[in-house]
Amino acid sequence: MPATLKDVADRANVSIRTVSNVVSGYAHVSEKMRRRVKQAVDELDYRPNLLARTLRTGRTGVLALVVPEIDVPYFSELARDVINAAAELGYRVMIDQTGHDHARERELLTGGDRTMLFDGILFSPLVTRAELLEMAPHSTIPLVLLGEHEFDGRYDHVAIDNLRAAQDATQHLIDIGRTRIAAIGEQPFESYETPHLRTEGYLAALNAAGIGTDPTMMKPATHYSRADGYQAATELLALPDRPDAIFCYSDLLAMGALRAIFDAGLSVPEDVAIIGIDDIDEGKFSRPTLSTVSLDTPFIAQQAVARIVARIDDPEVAVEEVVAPHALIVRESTGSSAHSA
Amino acid sequence: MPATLKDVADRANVSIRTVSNVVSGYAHVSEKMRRRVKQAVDELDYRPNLLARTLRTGRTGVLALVVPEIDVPYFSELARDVINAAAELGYRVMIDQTGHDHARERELLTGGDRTMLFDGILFSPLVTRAELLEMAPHSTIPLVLLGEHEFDGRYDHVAIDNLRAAQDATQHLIDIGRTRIAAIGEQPFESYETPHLRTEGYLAALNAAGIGTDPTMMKPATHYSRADGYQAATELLALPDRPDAIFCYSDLLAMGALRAIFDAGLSVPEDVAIIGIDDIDEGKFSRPTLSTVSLDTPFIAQQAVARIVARIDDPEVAVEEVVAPHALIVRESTGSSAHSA
DNA sequence: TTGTAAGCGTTATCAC
DNA sequence: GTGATAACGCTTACAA
Repeated sequence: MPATLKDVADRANVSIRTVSNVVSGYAHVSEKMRRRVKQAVDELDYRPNLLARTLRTGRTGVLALVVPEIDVPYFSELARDVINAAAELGYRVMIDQTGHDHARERELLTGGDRTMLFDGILFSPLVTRAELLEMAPHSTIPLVLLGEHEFDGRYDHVAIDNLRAAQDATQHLIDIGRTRIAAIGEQPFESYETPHLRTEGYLAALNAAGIGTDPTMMKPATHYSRADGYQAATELLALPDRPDAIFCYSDLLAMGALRAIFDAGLSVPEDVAIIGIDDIDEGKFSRPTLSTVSLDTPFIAQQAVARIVARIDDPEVAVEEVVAPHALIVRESTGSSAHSA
Repeated sequence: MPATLKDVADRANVSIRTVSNVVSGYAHVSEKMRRRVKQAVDELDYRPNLLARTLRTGRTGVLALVVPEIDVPYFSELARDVINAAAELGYRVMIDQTGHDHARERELLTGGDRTMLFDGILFSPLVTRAELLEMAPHSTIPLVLLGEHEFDGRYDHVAIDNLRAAQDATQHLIDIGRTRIAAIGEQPFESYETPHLRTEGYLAALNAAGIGTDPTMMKPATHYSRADGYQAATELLALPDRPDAIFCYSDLLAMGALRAIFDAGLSVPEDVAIIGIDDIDEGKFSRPTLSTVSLDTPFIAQQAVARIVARIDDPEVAVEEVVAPHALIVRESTGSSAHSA
């Protein structure tokens, strides 16, 4: 049975209060007392009970990270950075997967507030902004939206400029001389914002270049998996007038597309150029290596954790929007031939 | 301010005890009472404070999953399955990364017991068995070892038969006629067990086939990353008598090796056959697709969670070793030419 | 079947 | 500077 404050107090012949002060590194404690208490602490191998402390202070020191799927490389790399950034500030991270389930997203948000197993939520949602607003009144726990979402005005928010990122990617395909540029990742029947913004950027680039847009060149993808990318690319290649470039809304979709093009007996980038978004490690070693838009996840994670901790410390702190930088990374899949890691 | 049990009790004009009974779904409560309480609960939107409940019962409903790096596909896929399996049994999962840091592993294990932020630890360690034994006396919290470790006898343990898996992989390379079979992943200066067991299996297969072993054909890898695999394979290809097959101790190493062979102007599997272990999704779409040994992570996760929950419910339950099945998956990198997902 | 009250191990508010 | 002591919100003997 672990020793308690009282045990230590009895042993050192002081009051509980004094022990607590010493343990919590509190202000004014005489050196003599401190030493006496320290010794008792060591002898009993006392460790404070975080639960009791939490019940008293209302702080758990735990952050929740909510993502659709932790095994998607973008999210696992983000989780890695979030856990590290949180540790830096003395927090631990609990991970929940929503599995593309709106109901579960809502439950985590609305149910989570009272249970208080964590001090704040870092939420990488699929849910639309309207739904977030709707559930807002129930939620009082500090919340930071993270990833790629339109700024809402009611929540802290860390993201890249999605429209611009998509535009940059598409523009790069235009710059290397492609004219029949397809896109994979639109989700017409869902109200997610990220895909819509990326579609906007894609269309904007095409329009600015005077290239006509063609609805048949835009393939939806439900889960942004390799399999989805493979499937969509295969359909695109079967088109009478097949594309000479594909912009994928995520690197994972691009990995599937890469393989589909190979299986169709075509070459990347000669026949079809490919670009993605995320800059996952996998794309640095694929054949060919993948051109992409890099997202700076360490920065996103660090900013998000900093924001949530600030809000935990002061719930009234002003809501902020952090726009993370993005950068075009050109690799073999759009023309460069050297292997660059 | 969230409503408490007392608030509900006052409102419904009953005692705290009765409210608690209703909320906890306790045995005998009259229908009238139940209804009266339910209504008050709804009106005040009461949700039990898990922290207080925890302080009282000593259960947090949280499991810790400790892995070296969450962004390594094997671990993120494992995490996905663990989170799902845990949710099934009413537990949530907190994830910690040790980052290959022995000191941090030890701290998590020894420091974790008294802090009680979780009910049990699922530990996928790098640390050697000896070190685990050494820290054992300090640790009283339920612990399940998970992944690929030698059975210890003091801890529950879920893993594949590593020696056998490595042997099967190597045997497959022998079966397709390869004779100069290299290995990537040994860690001679560390006391990790998984690599050693895999080396044993590798050597056993070679010996059984009457193929001589050659120390220069065994390349170490410190982090099992794509970059490590790339580096090691590059060195192997520079050997005067280069290998015609490479057994990689993880799929991620294999992905790096695949690229290295391509960059060296050689072909897989014609010049060099490649096989890994883990069966990560990436290997189903790579060029070529990757032959591997599949590990059944859902099974491992489900068994591990079941074991830890059993031990939480009864600390005296007998220690068990669960050997998860593994299966050879043959894809293009060792000869098959069709794309199989 | 329901009410009363005693903790769980801290922190924080008083006094001294 | 230190010592009692009251919460924090809940579960659970023990009574009624």
